[in-house]
Amino acid sequence: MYDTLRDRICLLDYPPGTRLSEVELAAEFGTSRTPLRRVLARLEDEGLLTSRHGVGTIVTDLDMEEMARTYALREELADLVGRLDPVPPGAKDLADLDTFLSRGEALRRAPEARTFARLNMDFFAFGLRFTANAPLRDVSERLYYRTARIWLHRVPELDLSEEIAIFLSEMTESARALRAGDTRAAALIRRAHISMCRQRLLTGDGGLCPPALRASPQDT
Amino acid sequence: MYDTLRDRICLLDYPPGTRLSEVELAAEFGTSRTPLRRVLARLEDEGLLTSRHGVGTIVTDLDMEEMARTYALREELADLVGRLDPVPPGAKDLADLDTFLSRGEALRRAPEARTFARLNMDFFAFGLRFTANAPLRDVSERLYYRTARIWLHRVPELDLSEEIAIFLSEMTESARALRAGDTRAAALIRRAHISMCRQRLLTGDGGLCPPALRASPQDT
DNA sequence: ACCGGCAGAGTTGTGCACAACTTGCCATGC
DNA sequence: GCATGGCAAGTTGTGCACAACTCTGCCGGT
Repeated sequence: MYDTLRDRICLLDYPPGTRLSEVELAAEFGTSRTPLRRVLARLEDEGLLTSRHGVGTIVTDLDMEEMARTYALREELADLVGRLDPVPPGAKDLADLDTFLSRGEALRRAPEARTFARLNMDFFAFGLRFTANAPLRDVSERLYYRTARIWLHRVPELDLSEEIAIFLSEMTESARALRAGDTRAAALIRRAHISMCRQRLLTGDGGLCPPALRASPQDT
Repeated sequence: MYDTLRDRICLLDYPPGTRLSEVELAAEFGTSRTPLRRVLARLEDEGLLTSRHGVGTIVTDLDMEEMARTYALREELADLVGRLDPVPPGAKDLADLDTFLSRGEALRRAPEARTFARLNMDFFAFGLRFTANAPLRDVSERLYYRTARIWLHRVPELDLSEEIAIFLSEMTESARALRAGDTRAAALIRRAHISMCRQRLLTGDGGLCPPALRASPQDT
């Protein structure tokens, strides 16, 4: 239930500003408002929702300044994943890596924003396997989902195929590092990509500029 | 309500293993179980409580392995406070600094574990003023309260006056750095003290060794 | 003497009804 | 025409009763 709602928010099924009805959601999940409200409260703590008495529970909109700071922090945390309590990849991890690469390849052939977002989320969770530091994992995940929406939000202004290509390249490089057992290198690769992602997504106007003026194909 | 309960847990008014009664607490706060349960749920998310159906809501005990990892992470976060979105100290900050120092001096003259713990908590919050990075502040605070109990828990085995002296020294050094406008240095000082604190609190037996065998005065 | 089971007390989890509150609309007066 | 007051619908917040569950202690059987 928590995961479902979080995904819906992060995949923009509920765009920022959407008003969620507690009774409707409770009915949908076949439960009463009470357990649902606990979930909503948690999502509120995580900064994805805000409820106001007498008004409704509303999906928060993306504060670009806050996003920039969150990205800066995520970048450092990605680094720490490689430095704090590293866990070398096991056989299952390497196998899963192949699955990720083939999912990425399929995505390249049939680009689709939502599928991309899902793959990105899964690959993020994958990357957290390589630290045994549970608090670090928790914090990283929390901050990831806080920023996850921004990508889908800006995708109309971006070149989807190029974004996918960049992501594929990140996965390929990560795979190389992990196959060599170098989790530190994998973390640095991720850090680099978070940094670049911040550059692409947050620089300039904060998304208010019309798509036509941004990221024309020949820029690359 | 949340702050009250969190403080009670962190100040060991509710030692690890204590079973909290929802109805009693609700009565004490003059409310019903419903709003109280939201608070308890949050404390559970933060890792200070765990509720089990039919059993009770129980204060978590201190997992030394997890504490060590949290300390490692806190150390890095303290560093980041100095590097991410630093805010130079203002006049009010410098004034508050004097208050902290005099509180510390009073504590040195009349050592008392609980007062020390309170001062420590307040000074921690003070240190977070010097970054404008809200997510970093949130995360740091969250992790701080997750580890805050350990100090009071081990205080019987430690030399209270010495701990206070060390803390006074930390505050004095921080004050020097902040008066010079060097928030980065202040952050490094804090980082150093978190590291030393980890050494003192977590090395060895995890608190199972009788006090007499530890920290004899002539060791220093 | 020991063991299994059963009942009761006590706890958290859930459902539901109502209170508190906001917002938009409409009628009314100017 | 416009401002204004109030009403109604809809929302979240709260209180309460009951369901679901766990543990303890007792009792009967073996």
